[in-house]
Amino acid sequence: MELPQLLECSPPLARRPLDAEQAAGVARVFKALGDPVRLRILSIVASREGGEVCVCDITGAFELSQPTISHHLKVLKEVGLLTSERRASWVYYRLVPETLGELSAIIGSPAAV
Amino acid sequence: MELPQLLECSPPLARRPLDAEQAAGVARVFKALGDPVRLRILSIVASREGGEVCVCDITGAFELSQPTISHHLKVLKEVGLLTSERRASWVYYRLVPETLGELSAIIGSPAAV
DNA sequence: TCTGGATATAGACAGCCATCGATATAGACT
DNA sequence: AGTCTATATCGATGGCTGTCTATATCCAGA
Repeated sequence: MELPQLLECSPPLARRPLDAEQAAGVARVFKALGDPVRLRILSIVASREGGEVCVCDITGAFELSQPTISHHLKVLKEVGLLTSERRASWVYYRLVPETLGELSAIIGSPAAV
Repeated sequence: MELPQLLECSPPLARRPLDAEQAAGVARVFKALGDPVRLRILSIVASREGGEVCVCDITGAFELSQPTISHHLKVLKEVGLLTSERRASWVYYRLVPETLGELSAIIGSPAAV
């Protein structure tokens, strides 16, 4: 059972070279984003009014098996991009905006653009 | 021979669900960032005064073979995160800040944080 | 307590990928 | 031309990963 651990607080890429440990932590999250299906899932959750999406809504949006979607949701949850809550028969996923915010801080120092 | 193509202009994740094509384009770049070695390479280039790094400097920072580093540089170049220029015997890599900026825009709409 | 729907887990498999050693290419200097 | 250094490419390989089917688990309602 993994808590949705946040990123270690890493400096922006342009600040100084990441050490191996920092890089490993940040890479875990980017790796999770490096799949088109997971990106679409994330955008479905992020763009939903109310911030909450039932798994069934996600499954319905893809031509993939239910276990495959469940697998991708697990990956996104493990790196702290999503959380889930069960209510009655359904499980609802919501975004963890802090994690996306930290990623943004790491890649996007304003001075770099 | 691939030009260092930029991302298609995709909306922020929280704006509306990405379609399959947009997701595929964005995922390519995140996938490139989803490796600790490539992240460290990128941060070495991004944090260097003058913005330019010789391949030999990068190779020296890792305990990996020279072909492996060359492979990672190629991946970063193919997704438009780095460019390279040969001068005399050496090849220098530099950051393409626009690509990082676009990524930041996609994941980090200010309203999402 | 049984049944049915929603979601997660287990196990298998094919394709991808990070890494290596060997080799090729490019440029500088004799 | 020949040699040395710097970088890229090739081919192989072990491990990882996205997908599936089958099955388990959880919950609601009869």
